[in-house]
Amino acid sequence: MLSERRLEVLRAIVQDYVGTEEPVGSKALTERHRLGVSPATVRNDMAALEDEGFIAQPHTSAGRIPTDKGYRLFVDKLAGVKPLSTPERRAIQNFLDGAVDLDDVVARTVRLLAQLTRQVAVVQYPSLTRSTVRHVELLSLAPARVMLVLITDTGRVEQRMIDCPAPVGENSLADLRARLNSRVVGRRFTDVPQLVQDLPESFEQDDRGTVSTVLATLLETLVEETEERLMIGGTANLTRFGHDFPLTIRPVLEALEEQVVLLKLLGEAKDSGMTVRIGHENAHEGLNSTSVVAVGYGSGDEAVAKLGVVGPTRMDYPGTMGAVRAVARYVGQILAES
Amino acid sequence: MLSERRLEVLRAIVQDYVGTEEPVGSKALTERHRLGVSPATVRNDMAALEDEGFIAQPHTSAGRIPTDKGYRLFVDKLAGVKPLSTPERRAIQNFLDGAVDLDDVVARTVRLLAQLTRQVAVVQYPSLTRSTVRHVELLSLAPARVMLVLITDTGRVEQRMIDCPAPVGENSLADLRARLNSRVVGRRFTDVPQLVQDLPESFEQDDRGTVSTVLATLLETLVEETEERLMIGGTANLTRFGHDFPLTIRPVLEALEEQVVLLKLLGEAKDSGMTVRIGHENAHEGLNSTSVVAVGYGSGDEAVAKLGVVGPTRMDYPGTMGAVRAVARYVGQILAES
DNA sequence: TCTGGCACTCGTGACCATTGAGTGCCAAGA
DNA sequence: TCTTGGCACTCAATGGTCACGAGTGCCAGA
Repeated sequence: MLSERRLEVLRAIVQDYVGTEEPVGSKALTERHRLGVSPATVRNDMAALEDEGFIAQPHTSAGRIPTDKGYRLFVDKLAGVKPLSTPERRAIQNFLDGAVDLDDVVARTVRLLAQLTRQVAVVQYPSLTRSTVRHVELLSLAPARVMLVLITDTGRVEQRMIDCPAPVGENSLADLRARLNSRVVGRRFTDVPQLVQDLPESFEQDDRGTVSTVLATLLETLVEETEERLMIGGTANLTRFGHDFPLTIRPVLEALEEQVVLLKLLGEAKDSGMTVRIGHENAHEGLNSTSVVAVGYGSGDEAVAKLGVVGPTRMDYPGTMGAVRAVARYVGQILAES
Repeated sequence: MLSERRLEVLRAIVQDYVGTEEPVGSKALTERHRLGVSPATVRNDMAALEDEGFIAQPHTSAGRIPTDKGYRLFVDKLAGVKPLSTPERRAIQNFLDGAVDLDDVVARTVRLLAQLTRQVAVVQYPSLTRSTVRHVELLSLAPARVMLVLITDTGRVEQRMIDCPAPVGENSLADLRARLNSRVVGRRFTDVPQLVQDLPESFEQDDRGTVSTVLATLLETLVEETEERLMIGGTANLTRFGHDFPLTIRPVLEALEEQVVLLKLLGEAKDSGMTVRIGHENAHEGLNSTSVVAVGYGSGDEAVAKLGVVGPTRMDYPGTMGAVRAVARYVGQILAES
């Protein structure tokens, strides 16, 4: 086990490196931190830390920089979560309170997160699978054309156009609408397939075709939209990534464009509590030089979706974690109110 | 007026520079193009072109690169629109045909454009102001809570939650829905305010409060959502921008994050025909080193929105214009079918 | 176990010479 | 009047040398 002081040295290295973006040497360390020992001693400690793989030198005779493993130790043992200041909290709340609909909430959240952390923000829309049905609407737009509108308790709305095999009377449609709603309102989307399974049988022979078509589209929508949607922002912050970044930034931008990759990324985060994935801990190759801080958010105790930020491994972990957690909390409140 | 050959020289310079990204000299020009004259002659022509401001030297004793004015002349007089190959056209159509709803159409279009042009793609959602009303739906979610759903002929759907001053009966709601629809269906969104103006008066005293509230929200939605939505993609292509791009890419990414800026950008494009804005022709400062190629698209003759790409001024104009135009055409077809 | 000292490494930046692509200009030829 | 070859000139880029200095590892003594 590493001695108390060596941990302190690691903490100092991480803090300095995050601040200056330059490898930090023994002398500079003793000057900027009150370690109470001489540079030579720090050098010995650094050698030990390097042996254990927590720090590394870019080249011989340069200072040390933390490795992924070093950041991991820092996050797990040495860093707290830095709470936001009261003005910051107030600003968050004011900003989010102005939202008019779910799209707006998500859009504002992304902006907010990006601004607070000065990194790339990713916010997932509330998931269908974890939401409950507030209402299912069927609109007759043309004799054989029906629009299906799904509304969740989190305010999300999905719609699909349905071409029916035969013209549908307004009465049949109202009937179907009523029966459908009586079965599914308030239930979870994941349960819907079972709940409507035997619905066609209870209709007249004439209407069964239409009912089946509508239900088929409904179930299809559930499957398709289970691939969650998300929104990202703050990509301009990537330019603060590092000096060499033509090479660094490219794969990151590419990864960010692939919703699939991002969704997997958020999916890997724990359902409760904050998840920090550092550098190579991220499965996706393009994100090997980035860290991801993610957390679930929801209107109640349970998370309905996740949000987080993507930034360089060299990031201010305590501050970022504080911002992410605070934003998630306020978004949850907003959703609960709507 | 510039002689025929000088224009030819300009064309050659633009083509070479777009290809190589390096200043092009007189000798290289005569080697790669059959101009039929010697380098010395080309040098004279170049001097003339430089006097007129069409080309410039980055430093003395380097080759020439086109100026914004040079590109402008190239686009206006020298370049055609390069049509896509048949396989390319087929690929576009196949890709777009798979879309399930409007969001999907827009998302696919963005991907497609970005891929074809290898630049940043921007696609505007069909505008409310130029669309007509397909249907207005009112859903009672709780006694005093109504959801308003707006559906356009282009498949766009907007929804708003309304808190009514008093509980609303299902009958009153149906009545309002029917009267509202009979007035506005098939009409342009811009005409809606006038069309519903006197609607409250035709209701019983009891219901007027509710009716007014609903109408107020409806009109509000029209105003808010007139700020069009859009989607962008292909930002990873920015990395191919140039060698020096830390400085170049930054303001571009920032501009792309501001929907307002992008909307203004597209708004400046002509309603019909293709618009090319080169470098400093763009009002927004961050986009001074980029060119924008935009075109309107729509289901009929009239454009309901615009789409385009943003790339370096040094871009393949004929190819880009061809791709943009072709994609716009196919998207129009898809919208017309839905 | 800590500390001061010392030799060593190596990236960085300054300085300089060389190279070569590209230019402008001019005088001769078509 | 336009074109062309020749020629001197400019200047970015390349590469080599050198001194500097931040940083290291190791060792002997407290």
